[in-house]
Amino acid sequence: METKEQGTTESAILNSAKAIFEKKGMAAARMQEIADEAGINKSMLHYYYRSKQLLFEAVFKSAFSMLAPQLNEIINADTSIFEKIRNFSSNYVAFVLKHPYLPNFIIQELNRNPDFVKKLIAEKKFPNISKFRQQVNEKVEEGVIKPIKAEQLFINIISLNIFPFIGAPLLKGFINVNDDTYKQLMEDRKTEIADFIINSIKIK
Amino acid sequence: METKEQGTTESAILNSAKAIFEKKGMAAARMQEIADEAGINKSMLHYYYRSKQLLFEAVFKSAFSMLAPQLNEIINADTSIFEKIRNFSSNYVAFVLKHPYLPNFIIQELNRNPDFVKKLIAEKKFPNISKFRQQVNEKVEEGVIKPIKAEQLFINIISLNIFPFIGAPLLKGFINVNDDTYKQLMEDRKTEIADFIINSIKIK
DNA sequence: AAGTTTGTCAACCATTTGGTTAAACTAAAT
DNA sequence: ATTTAGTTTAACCAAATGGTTGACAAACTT
Repeated sequence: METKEQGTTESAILNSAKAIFEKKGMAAARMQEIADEAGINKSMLHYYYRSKQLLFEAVFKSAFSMLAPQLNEIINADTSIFEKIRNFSSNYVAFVLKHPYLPNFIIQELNRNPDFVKKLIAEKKFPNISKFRQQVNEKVEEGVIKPIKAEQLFINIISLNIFPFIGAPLLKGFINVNDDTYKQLMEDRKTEIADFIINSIKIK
Repeated sequence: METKEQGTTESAILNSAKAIFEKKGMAAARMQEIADEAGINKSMLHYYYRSKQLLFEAVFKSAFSMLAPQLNEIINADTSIFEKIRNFSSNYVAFVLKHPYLPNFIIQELNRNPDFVKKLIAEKKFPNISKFRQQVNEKVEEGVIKPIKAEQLFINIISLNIFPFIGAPLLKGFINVNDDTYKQLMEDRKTEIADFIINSIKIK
């Protein structure tokens, strides 16, 4: 046997599966296509992952656990609210620019299969916002930021960060720009988003 | 023959197809399931729409043309910027609360098949934001709103309106609320979104 | 060296799926 | 009453798809 160099085949499968699943989604992905992409026989997929479903779940969990840490940052970091928003927006946008299919993939499959959410929560993969909520309420009372529900602020932050990637085809159509120009808009958003949010909530 | 009463069967097919396609997406949708939902034989689908692809396109176009008018409102209405934002957010959220699967469906299929965008643009189904852009630039110069690129403002408006629906499963998990509570959050957003945006850009 | 375990592949299988066909049925038009 | 055109169905079909099997090879174990 190939002396388990570092699990070449198994990781090759996972990488190919990631690429295909993220681009096409669970339903449209084909096992043969994943095998081809990995340059191996279709049987190997089943040898290492038993079924399409299990292979998919491996991919999904791996993808999700790339995003979770990012989200934890805004929730549980030990910095001011404004700093959190700045850091998160800058980091998140940079991250997704490198993994453009990730957010759409996760959102999509979560919509397709709501039970996944319960599973992930059960596995404690899900951060929750109670700490963030507390911090927001505090700052509202202190008169540092305008009155806003922590939930709404959280939704706004996430929306402004994630949607421009998921809705890229639509937005490109509306504002009528090519891929490069759109990418530049995303680069600008690394700071643009935080400015926009802070402008809205900060009391001068 | 049925004197084309109002195309009972044909419209039943379209409705069922809408339901199934919007819930599952093109790839996961099954012709048999659509037929079952419509309470008819599978052959009828092909009789009226020839193929899955054509049936899908009929559904997609119908869905998209329900959204386009809403978007035109913010772009081409003859009102102040602030009013546009208020109207759009209130109308759009109300609309999507009635059609919860629509945005996800459209975004999804647009990502899966970017050529659709070109097709839609060619068919002039796509509004473009040149008028909105002009209005924003004007108001920035007049000192009514803070300096911001029209494109970024547009992206922000759309993101804040659409994402909370597309990302509902994820957001529900993060903020840890049940469906009813989340729906109430969405209701609140009818005014919350506009306030948030206007707070950010308005010069007092 | 013999035997065991692990990895790989080509061929195969059962099921699902989109799509077709030909016949039966319906109701208006002649 | 018969024709005619649209509508509906059951039975089929070919292709695609996820998954299995058995042979075989390449280490590792003893």
